[in-house]
Amino acid sequence: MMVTINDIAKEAGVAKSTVSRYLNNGSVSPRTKQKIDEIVKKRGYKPNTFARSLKAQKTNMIGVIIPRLDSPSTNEVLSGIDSRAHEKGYQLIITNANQEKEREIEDIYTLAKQKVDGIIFLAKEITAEHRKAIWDIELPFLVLGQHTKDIPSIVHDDYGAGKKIARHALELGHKEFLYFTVSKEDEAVGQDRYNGFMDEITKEGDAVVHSIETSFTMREAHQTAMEELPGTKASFVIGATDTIALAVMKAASELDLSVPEDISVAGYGGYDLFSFMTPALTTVKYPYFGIGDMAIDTIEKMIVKGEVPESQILSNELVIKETTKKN
Amino acid sequence: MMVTINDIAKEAGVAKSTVSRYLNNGSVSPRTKQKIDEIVKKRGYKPNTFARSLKAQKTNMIGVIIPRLDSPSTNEVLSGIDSRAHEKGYQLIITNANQEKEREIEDIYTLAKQKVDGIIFLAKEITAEHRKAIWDIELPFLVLGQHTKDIPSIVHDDYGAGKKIARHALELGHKEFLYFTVSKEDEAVGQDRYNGFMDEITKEGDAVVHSIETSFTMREAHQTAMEELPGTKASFVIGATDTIALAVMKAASELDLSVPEDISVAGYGGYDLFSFMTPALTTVKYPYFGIGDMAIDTIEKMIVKGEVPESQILSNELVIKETTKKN
DNA sequence: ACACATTATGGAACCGGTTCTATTTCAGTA
DNA sequence: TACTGAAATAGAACCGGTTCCATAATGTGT
Repeated sequence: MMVTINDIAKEAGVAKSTVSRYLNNGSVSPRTKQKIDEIVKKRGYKPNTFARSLKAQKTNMIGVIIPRLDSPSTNEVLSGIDSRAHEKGYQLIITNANQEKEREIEDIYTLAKQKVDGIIFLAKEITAEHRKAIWDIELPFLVLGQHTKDIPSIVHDDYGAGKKIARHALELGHKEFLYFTVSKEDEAVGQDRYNGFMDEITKEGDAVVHSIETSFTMREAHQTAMEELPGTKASFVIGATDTIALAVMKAASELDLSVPEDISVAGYGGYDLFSFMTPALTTVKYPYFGIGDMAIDTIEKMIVKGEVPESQILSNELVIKETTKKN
Repeated sequence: MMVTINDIAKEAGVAKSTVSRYLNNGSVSPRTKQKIDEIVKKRGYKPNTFARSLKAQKTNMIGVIIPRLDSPSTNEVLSGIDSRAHEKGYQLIITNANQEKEREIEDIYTLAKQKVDGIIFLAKEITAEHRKAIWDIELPFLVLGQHTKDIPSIVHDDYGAGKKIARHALELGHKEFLYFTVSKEDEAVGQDRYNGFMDEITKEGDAVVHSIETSFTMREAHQTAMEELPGTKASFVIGATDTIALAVMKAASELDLSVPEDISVAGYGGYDLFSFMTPALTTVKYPYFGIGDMAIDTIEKMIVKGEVPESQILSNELVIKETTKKN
């Protein structure tokens, strides 16, 4: 059935070690080389990556664990990871944990058994169980998006992003705010962004902030917004992600509030996918694609040099569009 | 370093074949079983999936080739594939061909060398080179989204979708149309949808359709729309995908055309992600998630039973929202 | 207690490659 | 022509498992 190195060797009348040498770069005489060449072409021989990896103890595969597939930020990061991985000759095994912690843990072990060379984890939260798994597998492991003590990570400047939005809002003269946040379990999104915002906003003595927790999904965020918007006196609404901000805008439209005339809206993310929406959303743009690139470069260093890099922080920028205006 | 079956066997004082039998389900006496049990737990032994697959000639991995990561439809399909694959104990290797034909071909071979059990291909186009690769690798291969002679596929009823939009537009009394299509190379999106639309629309003798080709990306579609919309007399615009329709809406807004008052807009897709946009887009909703489920079920049959299934067609439904109104 | 069927176990071969070592081949040099 | 060193090759061992086969240890019925 499948043609193996033995078949080639037999047909060429040489030892399989010679064929192996031919395949790699060892010394083979021009004559044998040519002979093997022909046979390999004729039979369409492709070495079995599995058998090869077994001996090499290296698969050239990088495992990526993502929390969900239907998120624009995840997709942009993934695109970045993918394009750089391809450049460098790594194959990606992407596993979707579907926002379930158990599956994340399970996936860490599965990827380890699969003998990936390293794992990149787009994290929501790092619990003690995560730490145990990461420790257990003894593999290069890189966390994206959440700062984690003792584990290499690449994070966004979420705190700074919060401050930027606050500053912008204050400059526009707003005094009362409605902040849709997410669970504090997600430190980056649920705490850092919020804290940055609050620390900056309270510099202005008379600012009032109402905050309410919702979820990452548009559906739930929309529902929360439908409940909260009617009673609010806030003139400026912040969504902890662009997706949430979008859900707020949808709700506003259904409630006959126009954005930004009646109410300003801002978010965090700056996804390409949403950049064509009307009206265009004021947001803090994160370098999602770039974080992917950096992730591959970093994990590669960990794999080949065994380096344990410091945690890296990426900056972001405020992008003022059409959903915010003077109060 | 990594603990192997030999280490366990030695420590337990048994042959490695016994440990192997213990791991699988062979007959092992209660006493040995318990002894091995302890040691496995203590040492945190995890069998090497690679070595296992080498003998078993089966990896429990399914390769998925996608054209791009930043597309809502791709992501919904992928979510469906992923959730079903997980249920059935398959691991996914997802490779992103980044819309390049060469990478698609390359990925087919790479996945084959990786010894995946089967490949699911989210296709844009199937060329002769694709066919050769698919033929070469001799693996269960399933095409999604494009009908292909002699290769098992699951496709959408794109022709029917086109007809549905046409019928809806006619019922609203529209006479003049602007259709943003894509390259004919993509048969499903570029031809079938369009043909369905045309066949239905021309039943009304006096309908006029202007069609123009653009690309799948929002950016390019937006630019095309900015060029085409100003001069048009059409009262109804169709985008070959929801993404294109969205770009059209963006352009309309920038040109001070209001939707649907000045112009109606419709698309194809019905992505969850866009369902919260304002105004909500009239579209044909495709069962993207379901196609993923079906894909795994089908490829599994191909893998375990060696069946070669017939091409399957999925139906879709018109969802009338806010972007279309009477003329 | 004895023949006979089961179950448990060890050893070896195998999966498809890579790599180490020993041997052969072939030049180049004295 | 004989000698030496480098290049080419064959053969065996190995990677970490599974599986087949033969043997050993149990258990059953009479």
